[in-house]
Amino acid sequence: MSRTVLVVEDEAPIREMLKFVLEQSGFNIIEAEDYDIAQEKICEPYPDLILLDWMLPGGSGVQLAKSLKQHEFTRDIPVIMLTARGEEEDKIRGLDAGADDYVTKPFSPKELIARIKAVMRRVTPTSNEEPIEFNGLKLEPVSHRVMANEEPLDMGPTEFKLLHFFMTHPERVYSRELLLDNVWGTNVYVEDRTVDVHIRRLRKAISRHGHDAMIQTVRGAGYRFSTKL
Amino acid sequence: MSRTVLVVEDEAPIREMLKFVLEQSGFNIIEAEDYDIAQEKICEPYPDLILLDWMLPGGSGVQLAKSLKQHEFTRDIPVIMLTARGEEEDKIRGLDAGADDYVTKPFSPKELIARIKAVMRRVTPTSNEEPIEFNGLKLEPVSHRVMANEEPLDMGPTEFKLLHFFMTHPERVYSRELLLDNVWGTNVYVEDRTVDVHIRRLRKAISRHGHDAMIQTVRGAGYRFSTKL
DNA sequence: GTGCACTGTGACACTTTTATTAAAACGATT
DNA sequence: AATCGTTTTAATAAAAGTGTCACAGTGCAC
Repeated sequence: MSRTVLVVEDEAPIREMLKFVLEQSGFNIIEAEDYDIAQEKICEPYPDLILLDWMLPGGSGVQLAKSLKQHEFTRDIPVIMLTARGEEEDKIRGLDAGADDYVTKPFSPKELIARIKAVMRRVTPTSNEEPIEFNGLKLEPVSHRVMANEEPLDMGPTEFKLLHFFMTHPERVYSRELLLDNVWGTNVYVEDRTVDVHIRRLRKAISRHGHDAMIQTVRGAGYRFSTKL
Repeated sequence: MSRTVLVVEDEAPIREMLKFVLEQSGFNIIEAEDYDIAQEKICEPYPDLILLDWMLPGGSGVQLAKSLKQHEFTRDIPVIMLTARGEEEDKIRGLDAGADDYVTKPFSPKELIARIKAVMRRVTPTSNEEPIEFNGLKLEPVSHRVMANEEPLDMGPTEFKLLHFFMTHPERVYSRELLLDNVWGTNVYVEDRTVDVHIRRLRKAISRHGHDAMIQTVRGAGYRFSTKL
């Protein structure tokens, strides 16, 4: 899950430094020197977070922050403001303008990363976390656990994801490739047949009460999760 | 559920004003003019939040804030600092001293109330005072104690908070980052792996009667407190 | 029934993640 | 400043999970 951060900062060296630090931590970076460029670049790759310098030529950071919070499509992108020490007033105005957090320059890379992650966590809350159950096989996303008739089962992360996918997409055949895309993630290079092995492991893991019968092989097509025999 | 706020402010008119504003919003108010009186009054009705003026005769506000954060029983009470405009440096020191937020005088009543509520929201989930028990492992928030089958256990403060968090949020996986957010606090920047060490110490501390089995590793996801094996 | 193409399985070399330990850093106390 | 208890970091060991392969089964078409 690679996240994209838009860095809006006029001073090239600082921008470079930010880019380095953030990429080091696995973020994708889009850069913008000023208000206008930021406006342009914001639309297309749609960043997960914006790092915004308070001091910008051609339109202040606050101005940008405000305009972001106005538009529907950008309203929900979290913003972290970069302010120089001593511009305390600005911080307050920045927060008023809709910034989610601020970091004082000079900052430690560690703090920056931590704040970015914290803000992202706050903003990206719940996907579908409801437990799913079929024939006594229950998967609880919240506790990250699978139970067969109330009895907890043990399986690896990949098997869990695989089962999760199957249970959320039952009664439908998926080719090995499709499974790789959906469970492993796109652009992952693994052998098709690897799926077989994980299917095997998953079946083994849920076999105690015979739930492995729901993981069905469809010869020549792939696999299917189905409650019907 | 009426919340109590301790107002520590030396200037009577401002204190009156604060009292008025806060009571208007449904809070209970305890007043204190200075450091010493605050120290006295803090114990008994146990406020839900402290509103603390930076400028106090007989001991500065920061001093009080620090001493509050030192003592176990008052450590978890959130503090909002009141600072005069222009004391920018103080704000920073105030936050360092452990204040949860600050408000600049003069402030709008609306802003003050909003910040108080925000801070309380952040902090509240932790403040359940009922003892919790799972499988003979009992945690008593009030006495700040953990017992395994009536036998008191020994652990450090962080382990206690960690266990407290786990026991109030059982059957749920938490990533290291989430644990740091919830147990250490939002603006603390430590390595993810630090959690491992505390998990280890916590497990060790509660292992005498095998309760460590409830602290479960969920590979690739984090840790979970669960009564099920 | 035979052969062919597809799937199942166990083993293994390799990665990634977690546990454990020891040492450094920190903070409060004296 | 020295000390004690705790937290954090860093280093290393241990464990768990992964992807591939070779070969064993299976089912299907003929």
